Amino acid sequence: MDAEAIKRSLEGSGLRCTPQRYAVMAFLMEHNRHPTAAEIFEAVNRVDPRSSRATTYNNLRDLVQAGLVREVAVEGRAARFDAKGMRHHHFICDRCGNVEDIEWYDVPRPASGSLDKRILRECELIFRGLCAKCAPRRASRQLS
Amino acid sequence: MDAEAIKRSLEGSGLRCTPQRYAVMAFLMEHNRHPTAAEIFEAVNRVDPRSSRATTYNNLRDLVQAGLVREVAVEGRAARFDAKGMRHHHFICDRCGNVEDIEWYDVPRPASGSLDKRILRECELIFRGLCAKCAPRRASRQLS
DNA sequence: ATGTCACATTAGATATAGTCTAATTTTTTA
DNA sequence: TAAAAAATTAGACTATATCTAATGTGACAT
Repeated sequence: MDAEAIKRSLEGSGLRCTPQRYAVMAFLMEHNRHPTAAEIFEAVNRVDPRSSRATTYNNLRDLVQAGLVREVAVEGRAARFDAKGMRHHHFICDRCGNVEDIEWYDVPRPASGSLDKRILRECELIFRGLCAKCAPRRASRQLS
Repeated sequence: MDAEAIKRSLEGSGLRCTPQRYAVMAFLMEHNRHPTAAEIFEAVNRVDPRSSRATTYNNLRDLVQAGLVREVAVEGRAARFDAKGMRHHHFICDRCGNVEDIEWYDVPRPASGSLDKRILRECELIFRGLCAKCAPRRASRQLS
């Protein structure tokens, strides 16, 4: 992992590279499994220096605002986060709620008339269904 | 509002048409403003018969499972619901969190290779930016 | 008609996810 | 080095949603 690159991307977005903030960003760049805030909190606290829960949430908010991290809301479950590396779409499993990346492809914008007076910032494509782990066992209760 | 049609669509999905469930469905069909569960709870309790909070949530879950209602998760805010009438996409306002319908148009599916072993049920296009109310006043703090 | 059973509803307790507060620590700037 | 600004912290707090166990309701077989 390129520590300098992470530092530069934080500072390029106007964020100080504190140990706690760095740890969150580094964890998200190393893992593309779309962890929840609680998972990130736990993960960064397995290594020093320690980070409080509030700081983890603060830093996630800062990173999302800076455009370095994406937050994915999942119905009935905790939000998930991923570093915005390569562009991609998301697949959300109906059964286990896991979020997975889908190779990016271009999406047609809506007709400008239907956007009316709204200002469009981005558009996001979300696929739903059963992930590879859940697909073969439709009837089971498994949640991981 | 066609009460019989609502009754038929509930029963066609294997759901009994109870007064509370009917009230939730009717409210969603009459209002396309994507209310939260709390708003629906309050609305259906402005008319008799009364419905408890748990029942409102239960019925929303049942309606979503039956495919009659869609739940839209919004980051950092309560989930929103709408009756699946005509197909449409969604626009979510960055500032106020309101969800609005965008005229539907067809979206290209991912290459089957990138879906791998997943089973695709639906794909959903979400636009983000500023709604017509929030767009002109970027700097203000307004939340409605 | 009546008993039975599955389904639905209820109030309130509980769980989960995330935010806020006020004090402290760290970093930057003067 | 002093002062100001930014970040972190523990834990209280809020919002959202689910669960529990008791009660009510409607369907239907007898």
